Amino acid sequence: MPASATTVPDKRSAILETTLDLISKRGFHNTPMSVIAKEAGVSTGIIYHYFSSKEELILELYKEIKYNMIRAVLEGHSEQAPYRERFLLWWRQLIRYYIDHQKEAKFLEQFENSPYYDPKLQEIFAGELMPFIDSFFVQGIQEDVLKNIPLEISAELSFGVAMSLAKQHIRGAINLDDEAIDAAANASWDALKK
Amino acid sequence: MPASATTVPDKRSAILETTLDLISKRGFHNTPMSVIAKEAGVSTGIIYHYFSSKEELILELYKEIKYNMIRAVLEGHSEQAPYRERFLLWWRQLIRYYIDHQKEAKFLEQFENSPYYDPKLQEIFAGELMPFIDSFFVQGIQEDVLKNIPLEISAELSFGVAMSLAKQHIRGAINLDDEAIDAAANASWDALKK
DNA sequence: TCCAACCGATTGAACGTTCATTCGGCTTTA
DNA sequence: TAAAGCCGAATGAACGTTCAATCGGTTGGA
Repeated sequence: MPASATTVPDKRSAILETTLDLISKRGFHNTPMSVIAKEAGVSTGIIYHYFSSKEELILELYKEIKYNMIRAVLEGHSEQAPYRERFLLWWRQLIRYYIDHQKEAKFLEQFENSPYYDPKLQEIFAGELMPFIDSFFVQGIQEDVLKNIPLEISAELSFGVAMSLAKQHIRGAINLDDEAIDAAANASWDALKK
Repeated sequence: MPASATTVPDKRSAILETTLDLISKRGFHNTPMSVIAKEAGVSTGIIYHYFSSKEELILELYKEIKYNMIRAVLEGHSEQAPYRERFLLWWRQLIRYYIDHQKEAKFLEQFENSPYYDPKLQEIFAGELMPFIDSFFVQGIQEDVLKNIPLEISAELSFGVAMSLAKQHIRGAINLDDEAIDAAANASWDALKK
């Protein structure tokens, strides 16, 4: 949506924003370049001035969104607080991000199930988030507050669940109020705690 | 001699099998009708003799696979056993199905994130499985062995986790041996139990 | 026993549509 | 005036679908 495109001559941003908007709303199939151009108020040609291909345009968007998400989730995370508190904070921060950024969440889900998605990307970004998650779980095991089970299983039972619940909330399949989020976070903790 | 249709090489089945094979292996993008035809050893035209469109062909496959999955998961489920045993059996049955039917699992995942997927289908099949799951959880709550939290959250913490882990196993992201499956099933139980 | 009529199965070239991408030229800016 | 920004019609490839033609087997009448 070209909100302030009239004063700011930044077509590149307009293209990126419109792409996010359209893909989160209509999916990948159904957002051809021609529609992106029309909706962003630019020509199809100019898109290729800023991006070498549709794939690059979408990759650019993906990286930006994913990076912001990781930053938001890691933010405000204190090493000092008791372990359980840290866990619950982290859990809520993750689910909050998704619920507060539905457009981005939808885009991520679309992208990660699209032909553009290369598993190599998974590694790049997992590589940024996983060390934190892993060391967090390892610490919990060493402190003897967490079950000693494979880290991937712990990750699925905690953050995997948070993400799935957020996606269902966004789809409208369920409704997560604060009480429900709390119940889920605590149940998730029960799964991991020794 | 009864109807000899059984012995005749059935092109319809060949088309369905090939479609499952190709889509699970190469994804939806990348399996045009022409390739299905070539791989199944038939002409493109004949596909339209048996199926009115690509969409119908794929829908047919989806229904068949989904139905078989539900049947397999509900199978051997005894009402008599202690609650916890029933839970763990069910959990394992679900993860087993996915791990033992990787082609089908991949197809389901592809399909449910494709343009062909209509949320109405979700309802149709959820309608077949959910009453069992729901009543199972409701019973647990009444017997005071399960936490009284929204059913969707319980479902996500149990069967959602099982499915996600199975998918990761199939992708090769993790390796689920019997020990790991056991650990995960028990942790999942801890999340739900009161 | 033969053959002609008939019919569903099958073929694959051709069609029409949808896209991503290109290109030749126009406009603004420095 | 040169360069950068910009336009949108044109291009060509990919794809789902159609259709006229052929094949192969079955039936029934002589």
